Amino acid sequence: MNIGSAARKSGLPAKTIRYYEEIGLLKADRAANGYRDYSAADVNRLQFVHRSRNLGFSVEECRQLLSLYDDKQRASAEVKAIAEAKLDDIDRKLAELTSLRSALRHLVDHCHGDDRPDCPIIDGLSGATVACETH
Amino acid sequence: MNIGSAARKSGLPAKTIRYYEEIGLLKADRAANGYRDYSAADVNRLQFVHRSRNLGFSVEECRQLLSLYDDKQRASAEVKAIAEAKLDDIDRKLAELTSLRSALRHLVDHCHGDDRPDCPIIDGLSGATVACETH
DNA sequence: GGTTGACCTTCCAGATACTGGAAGGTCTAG
DNA sequence: CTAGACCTTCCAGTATCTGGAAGGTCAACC
Repeated sequence: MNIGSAARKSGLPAKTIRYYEEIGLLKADRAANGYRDYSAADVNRLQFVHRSRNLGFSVEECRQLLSLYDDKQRASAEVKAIAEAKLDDIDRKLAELTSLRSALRHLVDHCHGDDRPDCPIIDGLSGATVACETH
Repeated sequence: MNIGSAARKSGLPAKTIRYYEEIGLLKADRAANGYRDYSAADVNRLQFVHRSRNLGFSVEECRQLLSLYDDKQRASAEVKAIAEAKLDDIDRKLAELTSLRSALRHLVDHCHGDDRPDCPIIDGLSGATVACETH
């Protein structure tokens, strides 16, 4: 399929897909007319990169994650180590996102429309947990 | 406190803190000697920005999130709407991160050291859920 | 067959978000 | 009063896109 379809299916702009090719993140086949040609597997890879980037992984980290995808038949300790490290990253991100969520939720539910000049709960936005007893 | 301490406590490089000041994300007081002077509340804001950026929010989004922090005594429907929208963003990110995690976990646990040329589970890396029955 | 409009191509410039380094001022300890 | 660790500004470079120009390709319709 052409780059436009791949863009629609992966959610990435065509521009970005070309850029990823330019930096060697993923190459595409070319049709006889010179158009890039994407398989369903390519679209999967693009979707994967899209969500990984959205979740705060760098392009280099995406390259490592894609290597899991590509080197899957190679029982490589190195590749497995990368995967384990990424799992740890993800767990850390999950914990932070959860705490950010609860802080923001708390703010919306309890700290709004209040005209006191300071709300100690809001200070919890920056920390891992929301301190509540001073509110 | 000086920028170095604020950097250590917030986890952001001093360079980045200066950059955030330059783009007006958060201003700092100045001591008599011209050094930037950060309060504990400033450090909270910096930590907050740090984690938000790590989780894939843009600087502009961080600016909105910080406005919740700053306009907290203003019972503004607009600010509340931003908070609700950010909560939705966070929920979406949580769901994606969870599915990415389970896909990667599955890959590490089941698809490795396998020398078959293709592993359908890995294709699930790009989707919201991991299809398992074809493996 | 010709034209139109939606595709595609490359290339180059600009935007966003840092990041590193130089040149130099300030502070604290010995 | 000197050494080393801070701090300052400024300017240049990097990473990751993003927009636009100039032009080729394709499918459909007259």
